[in-house]
Amino acid sequence: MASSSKKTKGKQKIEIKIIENEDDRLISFSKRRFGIYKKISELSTLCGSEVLFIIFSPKGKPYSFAHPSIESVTKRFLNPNQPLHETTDAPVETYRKVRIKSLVQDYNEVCDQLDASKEKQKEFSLAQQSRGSESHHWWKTPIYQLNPRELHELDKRFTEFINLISIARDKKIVSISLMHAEMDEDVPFVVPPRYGPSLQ
Amino acid sequence: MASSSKKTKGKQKIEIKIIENEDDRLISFSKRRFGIYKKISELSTLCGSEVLFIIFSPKGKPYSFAHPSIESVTKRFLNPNQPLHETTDAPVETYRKVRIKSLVQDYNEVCDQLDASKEKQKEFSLAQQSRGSESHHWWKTPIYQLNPRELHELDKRFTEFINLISIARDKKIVSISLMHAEMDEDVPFVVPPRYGPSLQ
DNA sequence: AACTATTTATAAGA
DNA sequence: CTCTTATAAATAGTT
Repeated sequence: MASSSKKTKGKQKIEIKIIENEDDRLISFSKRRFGIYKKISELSTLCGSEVLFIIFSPKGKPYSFAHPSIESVTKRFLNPNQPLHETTDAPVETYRKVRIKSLVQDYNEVCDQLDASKEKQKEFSLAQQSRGSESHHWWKTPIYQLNPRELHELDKRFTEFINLISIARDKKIVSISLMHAEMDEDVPFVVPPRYGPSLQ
Repeated sequence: MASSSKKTKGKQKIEIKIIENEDDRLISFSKRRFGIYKKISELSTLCGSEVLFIIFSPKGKPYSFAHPSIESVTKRFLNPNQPLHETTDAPVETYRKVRIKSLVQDYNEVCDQLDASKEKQKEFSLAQQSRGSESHHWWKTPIYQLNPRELHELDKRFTEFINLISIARDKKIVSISLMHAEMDEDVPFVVPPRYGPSLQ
């Protein structure tokens, strides 16, 4: 029909820069986030790849998408030596567990000595005990109830954790501005030593 | 030209399931990974969102894409209370730092006592010292040179870290099989306590 | 690594 | 939010 003007302009080309209008921005965020979820899940299925995607909405709300799980991807990312099938290095794991156990015994002896000493010491272990003996969920403990060592550990480990990720993977990390540069470089990655396995 | 048969079949619809042929799978992985990087970077730019994307190739090689950095996204994900502009809770941070410092002093006194005790103790601190006094890069230390406490800490913290991520964000995590179900549910998220800030 | 013919994603509008 | 439509963008199969 010659007379019909088109119903809509259809999809129009847009410039890739911040969308100033807040409503438009939120709509775009939703649509595109969904599109990305779809693409990621397709790639994951097509290639059997593990994936993790985290994004914050313009309002700061976190969204994540993972397959098969955040734990799995995080663990593998931290520890590239982890075998695809968890059986092959079981002997090494066993050896390590045994070794760790004896080290822990030694350490406990030293702790006993510490326990046998004076004043300030008591204060110290008291604060420890007041938190209950179940030391799991330390992260639920108010920060002012953590002991100094724990405070330092907490900070150190966190900092080092994120450094570990970024340093060890340096060559693989792509910032948006470099997207078209080194992204596909085939750099054999630096292998950090393994984290200790779960101790029983 | 009437005679010309089409040069190619063009893009054909494919079923979303594992690509059996290894070469095809690797090619698809590359093409689609690039496409996803592009989509993610566009969304990040259009909406000013922080993002993190990690994927493993069919061969198990890790690739990541982050903006503005892995640290930033990880930190924000761990700590949703973190203000968008790092200034507002500076007083709280300062207070905490001061408090931590005094706690650390107390702790060091206890450590001095520990240092003043006997035998096994020496063995223990010797192993400590042999690693050099720069305790940064502990993760480069072979696991058998870590002290028992560190071993336990290492394991605990790692486990708890991944638990923290997955537990705290439970309602936001989408597995592929649920993609079309709860993905966009607007669940107010559980707020875990903050990690300690960087101590100097 | 390039090339198309198609499919797929999505901006704008209803 | 949901649905539609026209168009831009991504990509499967090929060279």
